[in-house]
Amino acid sequence: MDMVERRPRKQSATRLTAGDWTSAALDAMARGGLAAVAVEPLATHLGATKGSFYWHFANRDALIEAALQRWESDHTDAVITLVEAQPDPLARLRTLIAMVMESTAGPQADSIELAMLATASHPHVAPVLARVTERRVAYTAELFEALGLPAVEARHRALLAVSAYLGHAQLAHAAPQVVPGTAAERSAYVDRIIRLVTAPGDDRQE
Amino acid sequence: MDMVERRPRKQSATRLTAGDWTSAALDAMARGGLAAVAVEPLATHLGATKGSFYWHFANRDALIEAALQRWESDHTDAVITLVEAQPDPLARLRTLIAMVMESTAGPQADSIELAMLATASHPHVAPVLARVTERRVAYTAELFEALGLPAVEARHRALLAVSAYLGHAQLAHAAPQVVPGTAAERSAYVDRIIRLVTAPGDDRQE
DNA sequence: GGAGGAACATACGCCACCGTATGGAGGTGC
DNA sequence: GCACCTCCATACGGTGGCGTATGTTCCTCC
Repeated sequence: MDMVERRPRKQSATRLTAGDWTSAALDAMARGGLAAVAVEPLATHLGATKGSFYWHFANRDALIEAALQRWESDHTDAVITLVEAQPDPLARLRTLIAMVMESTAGPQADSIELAMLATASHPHVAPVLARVTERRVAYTAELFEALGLPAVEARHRALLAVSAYLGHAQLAHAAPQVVPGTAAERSAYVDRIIRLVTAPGDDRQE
Repeated sequence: MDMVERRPRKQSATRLTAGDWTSAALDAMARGGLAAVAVEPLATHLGATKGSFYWHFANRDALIEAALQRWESDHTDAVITLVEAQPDPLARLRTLIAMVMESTAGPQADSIELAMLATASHPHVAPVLARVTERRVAYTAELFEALGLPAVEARHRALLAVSAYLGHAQLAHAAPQVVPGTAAERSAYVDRIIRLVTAPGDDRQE
């Protein structure tokens, strides 16, 4: 609720850059979804007016595109590079699942991700989301393959894992009381999930 | 795209009921989300004017509440009663998972469900979604308990199963190309999921 | 230290939707 | 057949956001 302090220092920052607008757009998106990315409210929030905005951007759509693009690049690199630091595939998979699961918990969950999913049909959101999702599934499938699973099996488990993540994010958002609350419970739950999705390929008969 | 035929017969149906408006509201929600539940567009779609609407409802919020209430009651009963027809817990679980997974496929997926998730933060949507979600998790956990799993374990698997469903719905919506396309592939994928979530409780050491 | 452009503010018209006020059509009771 | 109530149409004012036009400030370069 704290107001954004305008003219904070002396010289710089009294003038805005296009990046300031996209940052504010992503903030607004985290709070109120894509609908909250509105020019005039953003201008008020930044202590400016529309005149500034329409200098940096052609229209609202251009701002949305810029924000989505930045989210995609920022977001994609972050997780994967972190996971790649792990030594072996199992540790990577474990790190990956634990990370993303934890990211959906707490008061400051990844709201932008939820906002993206909530607006998946939007013409500008759809391609971004499709690319990110496809990349996630492909990368997770690679990890399962590195564990020795055949391709089809690996892809199935990757789909399940990514679905579990997306679904868990929705669960934590829509019904927070049903998901494990304490860190210890979450840890046990994540362990259980990891064991289930990494269970050895069974040879049970149908 | 076919227009709604107004004044189709002779006497009745020239006048609308409150139910007609809630039906139209749910239709609109399936197409364009909660934002599409707008009075004037709905009136146009129904071949009427706002004058009619504001006779049956106090305001837009009242319509939304009525639509959500009807969705909750209609929706909750449908699935569970169908699943309860199965003889044993395993068959019920299998039927449940297969049903909901299939419901997210094809061109006519359950769009209302996605619209609900997309607007989970809305003050009227949140409680409805919380109730439905909690009920689903509790019921699924019951099925796992009936399979002989201890309570905590059953709840974890139920959470995973419901997450997988929600996530799969998002996946199919956001990145249709990554989910199994043909019925046969979907069937194999569902089989794989069922085997993973119903895998015998392991006793592997950490 | 003045010219010119970059970065803004101000003011305007426009559109979509909400909600209200009021009048009018159509059935119903008697 | 007329009063009456139900259901709806028409017309209006209000709000919030988009985009444009034009004035205004500040910075820069020479």
